[in-house]
Amino acid sequence: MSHRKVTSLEVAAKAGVSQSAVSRVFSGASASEKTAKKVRAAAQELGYRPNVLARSLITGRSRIIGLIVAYLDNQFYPVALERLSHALQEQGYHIMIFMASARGPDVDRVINELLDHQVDGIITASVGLTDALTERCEKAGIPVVMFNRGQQDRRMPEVTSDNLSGGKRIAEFLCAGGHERIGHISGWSGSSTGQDRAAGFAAGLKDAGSALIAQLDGMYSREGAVKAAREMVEVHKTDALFVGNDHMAFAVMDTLRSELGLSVPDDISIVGYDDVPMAAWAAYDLTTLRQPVNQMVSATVGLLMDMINGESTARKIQIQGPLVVRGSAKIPKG
Amino acid sequence: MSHRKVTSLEVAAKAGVSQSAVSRVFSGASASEKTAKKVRAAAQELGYRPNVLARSLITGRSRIIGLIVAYLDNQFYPVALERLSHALQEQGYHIMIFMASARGPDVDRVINELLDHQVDGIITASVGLTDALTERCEKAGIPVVMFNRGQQDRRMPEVTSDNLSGGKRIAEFLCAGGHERIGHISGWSGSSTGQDRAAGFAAGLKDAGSALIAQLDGMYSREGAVKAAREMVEVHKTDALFVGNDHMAFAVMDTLRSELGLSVPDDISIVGYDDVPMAAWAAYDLTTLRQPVNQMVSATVGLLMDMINGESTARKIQIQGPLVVRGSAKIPKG
DNA sequence: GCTTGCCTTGCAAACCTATGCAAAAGGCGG
DNA sequence: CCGCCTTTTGCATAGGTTTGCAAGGCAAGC
Repeated sequence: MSHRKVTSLEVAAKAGVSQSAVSRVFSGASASEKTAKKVRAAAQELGYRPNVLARSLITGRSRIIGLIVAYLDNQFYPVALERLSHALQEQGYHIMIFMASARGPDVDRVINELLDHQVDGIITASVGLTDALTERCEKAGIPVVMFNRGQQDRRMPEVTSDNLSGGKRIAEFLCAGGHERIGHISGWSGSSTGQDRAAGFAAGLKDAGSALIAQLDGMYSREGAVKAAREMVEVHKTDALFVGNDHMAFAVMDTLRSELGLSVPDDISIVGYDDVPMAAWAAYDLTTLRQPVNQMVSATVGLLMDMINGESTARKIQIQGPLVVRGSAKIPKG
Repeated sequence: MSHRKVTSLEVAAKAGVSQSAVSRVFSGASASEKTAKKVRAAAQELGYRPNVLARSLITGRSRIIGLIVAYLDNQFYPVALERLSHALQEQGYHIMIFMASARGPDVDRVINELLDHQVDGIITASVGLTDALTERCEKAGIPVVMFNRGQQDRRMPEVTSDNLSGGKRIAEFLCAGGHERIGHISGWSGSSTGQDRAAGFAAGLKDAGSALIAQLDGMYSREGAVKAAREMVEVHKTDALFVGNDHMAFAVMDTLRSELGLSVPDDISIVGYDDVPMAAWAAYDLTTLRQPVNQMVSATVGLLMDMINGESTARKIQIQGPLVVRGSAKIPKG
């Protein structure tokens, strides 16, 4: 005995006006206060709410944003997701979520489904798009913003932190801390963030008159980071490590402490990147470069809205974040 | 110059058949192989894909599931979200995500938006619904499944772990470990999970001839857990704590170790609940009762599908999980 | 060859709303 | 009271698909 759907036609009948009048009241078009009142009363009584599907079909806008995300293990992404959802909700948009492994055929299928659902825009988080896919989205007229991940050649809109500067400042900090054998466990070297942080770090070391002892790819995964940590200590005898993100830094600290019996920061200094909430927890107390999630989210949503409204062209946005000094790395004097 | 949308009508024209033939081919209705071939060829050439909005409008099924979730700080939920998304994707459904603070007016607004979007089903994770809301969903004919949270009075469908048994087994484990002053930092006492785990724990202690020294409400939050941990140690001198979920257990361990200078498990044993991935990390190495996420997700999706297809009535599902023994609590001999 | 029955196909209505257009209503000065 | 201009209102169409119905095609049975 499910309540049949109430349509605008029934409301119109009850209010003694035409269906278009009802539509106009609910879509915010011009209507006299008198009719608006009658309509609202009738709608209230019948429990009417406009059918979003029908509306979307005719306006061509679904007010849905597709979010493609690769994994949620790294706490940075759940946090970002939460913020994105709230920010978009405020603009009257909703998130349809798609999990896709970063590479492989997943993304292809996902893009199809996104297009099927007539999403008004797409946000990719930690996922790369091939040129073929970006082209399809462009052709379909759907704006795409890449969150926390860039693309090599094409000038796709993206929002990241200032990874170059961040890497550089971490290098300065570690040099000032008096470390002499500095290594870098990088993020996936196929990603722009991983590359930029590494490049900034290397440049920073050079400027400070130091040099990189070793660099290993941690692939943004725990396993990759653990393996790299072992090699850094056993083979390269490093006394400081910049780890490409906090998620890997935790794995590195776990390995150093409980497997290799080292003390952080007495035996070896660790610096991460992201400043996820967990970095502040006592067990890790991680010195790290903060990615300002709130600002990045605001920028992403703002950019996407502009693109949807045709007010802006694609562009790249980089946001500076502070180095958050905690207890996992030696602190320079002064 | 956005590519105009390709409709079934154009495909029909190109294939030399009627529009309904095209529809039938793509909706899996009966059609001769000959026409199907022609249609698929034409569709391929034009890049046609059925418009999901129009389809949903007429069939009355959107193939969208609304997911309401309160917070993603607790790693249990991102993991569950990831699994849910995959499981539903396999069934041809998609997740529209809604963040809502567990209580308050948020949930009310969210339900409105869910109904507006004609979702085929709703999953709530760690969020309670008032009776008024469940009634509205029922009236609209939309099935709701509560994930990892029950409701007091009404017999709403829900999927949880066996919290009573879980609490009980933890009690047995701690008693067998020879602890004498056992406390419980519970989950939010307004939640069924919090209540059940506490009740099971108390019952288990009683059976073992022991008794609860103290019980404090940790509200499922870090701050609540930290405050409770202090009181447990300073006022109640406990030598073992069952903490209502892993998320709080981490906060408790941080506080005990770095603020109160205690050693875990030498000075005090800690047992959590959930077995989130982080529990296995060396920094915590938490003994905890596993909630079998995969099974819970399968059950949730299965139940929801049954309800959508009208094949099943509402019911409650409880799934047993094992106690995962690690290093945060004294291990009984033998 | 004709009837019977099944599978395929096209026609047209339906789903529910937004919106261009023209008609009606309302306001105002002369 | 009338003409003019602005605002409001109703009519009818569009948006892209699914689906009931009836007609057509085809093979089998007599």
